[in-house]
Amino acid sequence: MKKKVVVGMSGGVDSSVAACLLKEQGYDVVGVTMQIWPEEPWETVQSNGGCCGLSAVEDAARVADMLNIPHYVMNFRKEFQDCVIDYFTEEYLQGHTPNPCIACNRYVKWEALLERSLQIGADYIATGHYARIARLSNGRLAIRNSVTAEKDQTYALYGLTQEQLARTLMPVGEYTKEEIRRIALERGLPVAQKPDSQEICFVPDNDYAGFIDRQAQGRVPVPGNFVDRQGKVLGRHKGITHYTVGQRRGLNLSMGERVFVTEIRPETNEVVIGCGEDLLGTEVLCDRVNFMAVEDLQEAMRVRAKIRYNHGGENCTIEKLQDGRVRCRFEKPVRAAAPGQAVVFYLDEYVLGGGTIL
RNA sequence: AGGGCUAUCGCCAAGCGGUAAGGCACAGCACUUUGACUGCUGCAUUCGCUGGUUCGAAUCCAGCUAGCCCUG
Repeated sequence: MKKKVVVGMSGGVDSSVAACLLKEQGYDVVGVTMQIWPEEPWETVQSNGGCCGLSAVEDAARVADMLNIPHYVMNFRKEFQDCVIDYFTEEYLQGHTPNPCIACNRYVKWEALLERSLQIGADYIATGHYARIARLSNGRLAIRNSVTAEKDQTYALYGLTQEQLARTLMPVGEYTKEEIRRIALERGLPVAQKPDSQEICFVPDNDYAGFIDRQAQGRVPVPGNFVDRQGKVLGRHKGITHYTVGQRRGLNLSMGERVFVTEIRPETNEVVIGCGEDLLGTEVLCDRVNFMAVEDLQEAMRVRAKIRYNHGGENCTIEKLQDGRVRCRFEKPVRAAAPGQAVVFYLDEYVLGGGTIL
């Protein structure tokens, strides 16, 4: 009996090739496109399509048709609103810098999609992520780096549980981006030339603050002061949701040298400004930790950690504190660790785990 | 209303008779499958105003205007 796998098809080249590869590997493949928008008034912006745009549905359907596999559209609007959009908005209102892709993976793809896929009799779900899943010698499952470092997406997948990993296939992780495009071309997939998505899929115009204003309903952030470390007022800001730790551009502050946001204080509605060096730090605390390659962190461990999606990674020692938080002591200072972003731990090419920066 | 000083891009600031440096800010682009960061490009035909000297003035002179300081 062939194993049944639901492939989350975004309409992009990666997930299309994922479906194609699994089909060729003999799986019973079902294509599913997740509908995540409350409304779809965004026709104009779909063309350059985020990972979940609307052209998504049509493109995915065409690919599924060509592969001769069934294609369904499943409605995940509620889950997406609750777990991604609301989370995103709430985090910004609190002065944090969320990573919606991680939330989307964790709650929408690997909870909602997986659950519904199992309900329709699937054995696995699959995605077009550039990552692999490996069984370690200790019996655990862990995310493993894609064969190509350049497109690595392991950072956004640290939150998956053992149960979820056991039900997941990531065929694209065995290839480079170039190979994936070549496969798409060879198989004649209509999305072979589709540009890579970028930016957050639900904020296609990239105007985060404007998006949050629309979502915040009555809690729209108000202007406040830019201050330096000593508390001296340097100017007025547009509302804390316009800023993120490490940001330089858009401050409209002419200090004679480049200055950056070093801290956001929602309680006083202040945005703290400092020089580049003020952004450096060797210690990061995180909570909401998930371990993957190990069941738990018993003693201090030396790992490589990334504090943002495209961070090269830095060596650090991680240690679990009494309250469950994890302290990371970096061997070299890291720049602009932003609360709300994830810190992800790696052992060699495997994801050990990760957490949310405090 | 006596004396002195200063007026160059949104901010800071070079320039000292030979035809407007630079930094910050800002804009656009690139990079980026989260936010940032980073990189590249652009950004005063004009130097408070009006005259004058000079082949030639932001640079010298005069007057005016504005601001700052000191003294009544």
